[in-house]
Amino acid sequence: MATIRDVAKHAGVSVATVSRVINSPDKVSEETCRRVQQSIEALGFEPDFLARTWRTRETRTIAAVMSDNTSPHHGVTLREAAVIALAHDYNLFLCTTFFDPEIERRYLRMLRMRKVDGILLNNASDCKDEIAKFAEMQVPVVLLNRPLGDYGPMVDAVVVDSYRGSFDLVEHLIQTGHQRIGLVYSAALHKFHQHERLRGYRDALSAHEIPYDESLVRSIPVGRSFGLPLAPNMLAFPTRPTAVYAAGYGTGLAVMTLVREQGLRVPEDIAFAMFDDVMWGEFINPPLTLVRNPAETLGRVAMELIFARMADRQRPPQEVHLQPTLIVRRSCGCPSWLPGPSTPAAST
Amino acid sequence: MATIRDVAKHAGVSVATVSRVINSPDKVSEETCRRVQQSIEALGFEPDFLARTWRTRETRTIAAVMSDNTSPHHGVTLREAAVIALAHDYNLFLCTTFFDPEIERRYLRMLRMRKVDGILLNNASDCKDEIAKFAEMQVPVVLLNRPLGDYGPMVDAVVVDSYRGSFDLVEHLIQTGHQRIGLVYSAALHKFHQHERLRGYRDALSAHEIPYDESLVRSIPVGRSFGLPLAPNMLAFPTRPTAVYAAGYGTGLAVMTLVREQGLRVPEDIAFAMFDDVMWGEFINPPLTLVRNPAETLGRVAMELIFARMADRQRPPQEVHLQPTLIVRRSCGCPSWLPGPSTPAAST
DNA sequence: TTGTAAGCGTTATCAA
DNA sequence: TTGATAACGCTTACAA
Repeated sequence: MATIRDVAKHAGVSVATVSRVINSPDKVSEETCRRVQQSIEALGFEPDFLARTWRTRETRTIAAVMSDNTSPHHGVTLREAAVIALAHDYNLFLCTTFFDPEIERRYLRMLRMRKVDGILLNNASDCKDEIAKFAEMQVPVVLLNRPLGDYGPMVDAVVVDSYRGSFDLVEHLIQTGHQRIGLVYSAALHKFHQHERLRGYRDALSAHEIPYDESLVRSIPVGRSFGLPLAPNMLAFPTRPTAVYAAGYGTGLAVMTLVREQGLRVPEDIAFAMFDDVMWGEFINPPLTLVRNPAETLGRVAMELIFARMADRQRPPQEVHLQPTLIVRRSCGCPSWLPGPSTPAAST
Repeated sequence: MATIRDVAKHAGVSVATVSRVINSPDKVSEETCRRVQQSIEALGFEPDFLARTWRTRETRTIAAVMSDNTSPHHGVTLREAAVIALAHDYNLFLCTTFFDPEIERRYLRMLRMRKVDGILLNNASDCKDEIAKFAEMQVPVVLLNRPLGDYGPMVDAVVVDSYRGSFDLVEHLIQTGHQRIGLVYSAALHKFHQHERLRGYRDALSAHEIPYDESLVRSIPVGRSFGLPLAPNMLAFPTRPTAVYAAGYGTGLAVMTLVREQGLRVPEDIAFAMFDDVMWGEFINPPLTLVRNPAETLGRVAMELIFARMADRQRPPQEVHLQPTLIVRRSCGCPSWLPGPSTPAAST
């Protein structure tokens, strides 16, 4: 393989000039530039990426440290991140942590040694100190779907508006005619989103003057193997709600399983909706009403924050908020399909 | 940051000795080793990964070049690959190509310049020459779910047995009581698997003395946006089959949508089964009967092939075959639930 | 077992 | 605009 020295000799110039032709052609006379280009062609020279990386300390690599890469939502975010990376001629490390703080720390350590140029992080469980080190080294870190909190001055965040999504979904249920709406969530959901989704639920109820009934709200255990270890009476509310709202992907799967096992028809016996997008929601029967996380935008914006901070290391930390979208399909029934207490105004 | 020189000075030895302590401690006297270790501790020295990488030409990086990382099957394969990589202290590049040969070539070019230590490739569309270059540079390449073909001497492959999975699935349908079984596939499926799955279908039929009826086999267009651009009469077989077998993920989604849109009940009106695993298959109603691709094993074995070839560059190309598993759930009905011609032996 | 010293291929500084 | 040359931090013959 030809080196920059070979090219220099071939073109009759110094190595410095060749380097300039490659990195800042405007600082070289057109004449010389052309001649060097030709030599590069002639020798089939390709700059040694590793040598350059080492010299410049730029790895052109971003890492995505994700608790899970298989769930549809994360998969899409990752994909989009990789696309943006490619557009900038960067590559993306896939670091799946399985929610394990140990693995997370291990990865962060590797990434620090490897001097990655930026980090996407979706589950900063227990690693403020590691993150601080990156900040110190001026490496941009972006939190995915986690509020900024007190993560120091170098960190940005992009967060989906759980409150709004939850509010919209519950309001839709109410407008469809539901009054008794169960809420099921799990501890797997980040505290922040637990809180926000519950708040959205309560506010939607009270906006429609439906009293909040604590017995309709449940936290269930959802393990890594989604939906398996369920108490069969998980849906045994004192009085069965006409609709169940699952506050996340894991609980959604769990509730679906349970509903099926109890032989309940959706939406006739019980309406069902969930937070988080699943791409198969439209294929199954009945198609699922759900709140779509803007997963692509999440990935894209997060990467853009990385590059923005690379361009200006001094900019103040930013917390970008993304709006989820309510996707109405058929799993909740249609307005006034319900017997009993009807909606305020049944247009159509 | 401390360098190896600082450590050497601090410990009163040469840099070579420090290097040896790090890379081959057995070549250093215990006494010296301990002293150097202490200096390393004291100075908080961490070897410069980039310098080492450049010197040794070992990037400790594997790339996974995948047509798609969002489908459940690929997601799992990727996850498993990352796990194995981590166990070896390697990192994994995520390279999603969207089935675009242009992007694929672009990635392969980047990876060559970056000198990755190995490559997983699931859709070698049009890049024999690029792969040849890797082979030349002694970089292990493993084909995922593609037959070895004529990909040269450095390439290994791991392939799921499409024939067997198809045969088992169709035989199950027959044993459940079905005689008229539709097969739907799409051009998105690699030729090799198209052929193998059709062969499995035909052989299962003939093993049970059911004549092959060409009018029951259909190729449908499945775009990148799964299931959307469908002719509504896609299922309008001359005589409607009692069961439809979708030969892959994309067609599976398409068929499910169509069945729902036509108001057919599964399995009462039409039984349904598909090739390819979807993790939500067990959550929906009815739970899906399908052929599970051993996606984890695929990822694991592929990575092991990479490391095996790293250890012995001369070993002959290997094509590992993996067996898929038929997962029987409820979307095909139960033995002899069908009216009409019954199964040979209906043992409860 | 240890030390010396020659690279590895670039980029960047400084002088011309 | 160009050239000479000094880093960058490590590994590895080879010599002691």
